[in-house]
Amino acid sequence: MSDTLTFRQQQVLDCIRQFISDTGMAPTRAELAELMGFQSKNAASDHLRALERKGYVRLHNDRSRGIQMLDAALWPEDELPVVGKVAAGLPIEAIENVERSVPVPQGMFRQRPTYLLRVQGDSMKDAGILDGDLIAVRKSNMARSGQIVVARIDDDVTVKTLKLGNGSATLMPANDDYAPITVGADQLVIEGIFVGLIRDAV
Amino acid sequence: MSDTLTFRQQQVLDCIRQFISDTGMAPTRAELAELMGFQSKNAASDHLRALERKGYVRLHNDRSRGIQMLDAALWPEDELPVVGKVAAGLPIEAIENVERSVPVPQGMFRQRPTYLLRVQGDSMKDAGILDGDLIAVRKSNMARSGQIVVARIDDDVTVKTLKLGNGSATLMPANDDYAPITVGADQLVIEGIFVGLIRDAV
DNA sequence: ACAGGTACTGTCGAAAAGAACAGTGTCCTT
DNA sequence: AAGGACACTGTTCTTTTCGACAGTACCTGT
Repeated sequence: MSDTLTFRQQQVLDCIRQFISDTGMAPTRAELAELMGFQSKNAASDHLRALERKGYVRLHNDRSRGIQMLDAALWPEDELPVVGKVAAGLPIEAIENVERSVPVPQGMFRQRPTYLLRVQGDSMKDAGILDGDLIAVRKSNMARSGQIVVARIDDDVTVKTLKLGNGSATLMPANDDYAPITVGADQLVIEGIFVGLIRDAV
Repeated sequence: MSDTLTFRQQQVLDCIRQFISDTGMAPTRAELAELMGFQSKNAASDHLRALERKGYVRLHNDRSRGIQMLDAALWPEDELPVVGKVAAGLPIEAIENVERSVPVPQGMFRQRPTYLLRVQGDSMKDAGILDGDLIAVRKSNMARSGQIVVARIDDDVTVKTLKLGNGSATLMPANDDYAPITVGADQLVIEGIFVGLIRDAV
């Protein structure tokens, strides 16, 4: 499945998707030709056969408007690993840490996350990040002051708001019961940046 | 929209939904008749006209398979409507309220949500629900005490924790700046139950 | 040079599908 | 008892739609 499409084929596929979204039905050969600017409906027919051969659509024989979009043509999904308890000494995304994986559609978050991390503890509760939440993290080793980051200090992975001073970095919790942690900027390893959150209420 | 359907009309509507879900296209009059066990395709035609009159489907004239599902009922399996500002007097999922739609994979939340609602205000911030968050809501007109619900009071839609007393209901905010609202249990319309949350950090 | 894929135009007949008309019977309300 | 909505059967006619055939042109790899 999912051979690569030519430019024209991709346009045709987008056109079909748009048509279905607007009208609730698939276009006929003639309508597709009209939309794409073809003079002949057979051009549309040829494209459809190509799309079928490559596994993007299914054509129902002798059925009018029998163009069925298949998964490959629908929302391309990324399976992202869910990282649970992070074992000391291992990279955060090491297989040992992966709890399971969850399909996360592209476009759900404006910044594409690299992995999901299960939050432990309520040190960020005032920022709306609760114990057990999944946070979407984009892997990055740099961050700007004010961003919520996933950071590692001495093999401990924490989620905090980053404040950068001159030569030092402070990890600010969002909970009065916790104290800020200040370390030299060189002792801090940024693992990623918080780009979104998923909570599953029971 | 949404006149009440007769039993038979409801069956026809479900049948169409099923067919579209299976084949990606709407049934013809003949196919619908066959599925429903009608001897005549005109029976199907009549039902379709009734469904159109009541606002459940749109029939595209002289187009084969030109049955377009209108109700929020037909959002593709994993694509959920995002409800933004709710207009007074309209059902919460009315098309007028839909901002856009977002693909939400099955299994992302343990309870399958019906729609997503964009949160306005921070009255639930201590429950980790912030202004601008998308909450996943399962449509339901009943809820248990202690659940976070989407409720409607006098055309206002709010998200609060529900506390049920004897004969009365209290909507508890999770923010000290807001006061609980107590109403008679009969004045309260439960729209749905909070089943999850999606936040897109920028 | 030539085969093979892609990207079209143009035409035609046959099958699929919609629409309209003419009925029948059952409920329910007035 | 009469009228109207509902739920069908059965038929005919017209339009829509598909699919197949015939042909042109432009690339690309061999």
